[in-house]
Amino acid sequence: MNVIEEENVCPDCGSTNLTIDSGRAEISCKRCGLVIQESIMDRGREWRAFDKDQVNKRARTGAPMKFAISDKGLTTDIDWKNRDIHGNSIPERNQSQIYRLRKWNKKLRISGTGERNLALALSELDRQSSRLGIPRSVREDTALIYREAARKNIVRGRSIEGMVAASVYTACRRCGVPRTLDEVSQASKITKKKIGKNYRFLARELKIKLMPTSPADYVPRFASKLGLSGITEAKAIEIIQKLYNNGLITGREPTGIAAASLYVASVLSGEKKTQRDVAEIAGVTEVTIRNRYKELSEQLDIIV
DNA sequence: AAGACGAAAGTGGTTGA
DNA sequence: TCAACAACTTTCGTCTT
Repeated sequence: MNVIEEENVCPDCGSTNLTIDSGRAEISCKRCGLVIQESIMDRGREWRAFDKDQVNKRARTGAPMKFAISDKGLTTDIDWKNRDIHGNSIPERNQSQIYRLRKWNKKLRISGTGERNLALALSELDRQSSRLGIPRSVREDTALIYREAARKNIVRGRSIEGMVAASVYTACRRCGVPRTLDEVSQASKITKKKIGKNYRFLARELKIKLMPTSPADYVPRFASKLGLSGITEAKAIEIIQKLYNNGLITGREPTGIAAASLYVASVLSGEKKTQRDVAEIAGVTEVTIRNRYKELSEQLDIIV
């Protein structure tokens, strides 16, 4: 991997804690999950000119095998790299993409409802994950889940959008960067109920076992949206850890706990945010924050 | 005026018979 | 299948800064 590492700063949250994933060819922010640069391997295209013997070899075609492309990225000539990094994908482009995939499929005589379904699903996945700001690695995981579901023939009879949404939700949780049902619902226009149902179905059929989401997993994302410092973030996680030790986690909504911890942490560190701001970002009400906060201060004798 | 607080009634999901 | 239940939301009035 011949990548020049520049001093990068995440444009979203300002964190310098970036991670390079050479296997998946992306640079993303460890803090908020924003993908700063995709397909970094493709920048090495000058290698080919350097070594002309290898130009025609598949091994030198550059891009890693991707599950999020319907033929795994090995044969298509569709230019994915021109897509807006923020996913403001242009409908016409998507349509032509599907059209071209179909054409290919016909040509290669591998056409079938399965492939077409997959092509539709993957463009839907692209749309949804762009809106949610999901790192490419998690998109790949989503695609993996969806493929598995398709392979087991459990997609039939369910809406593609619904299954994609459930796959997104599942992948995010599995990768430790959970999105709430609310957020996925907003990005997909599928009701929470349906996503939840599909998720349970997926988990059962694909034997995906997931622990309940930890409030701490939500903290980095919420903190960055609120513009809180890493110190506050760490403080919030510390509080959550204490709550765990006191058994105050079970039965509560993780987002509520994350919100209350962040609120308290913000007050303690002098970067105070209002309950309303925190509540809005976390997708809970102020009342919930107050309730958690009350329990929290009683049990942990944190005086604010 | 804005934020914090808390009471009371309503809502949707889980649980156990 | 249904009722009880806990967590959470909505709404609203009051207090504090």
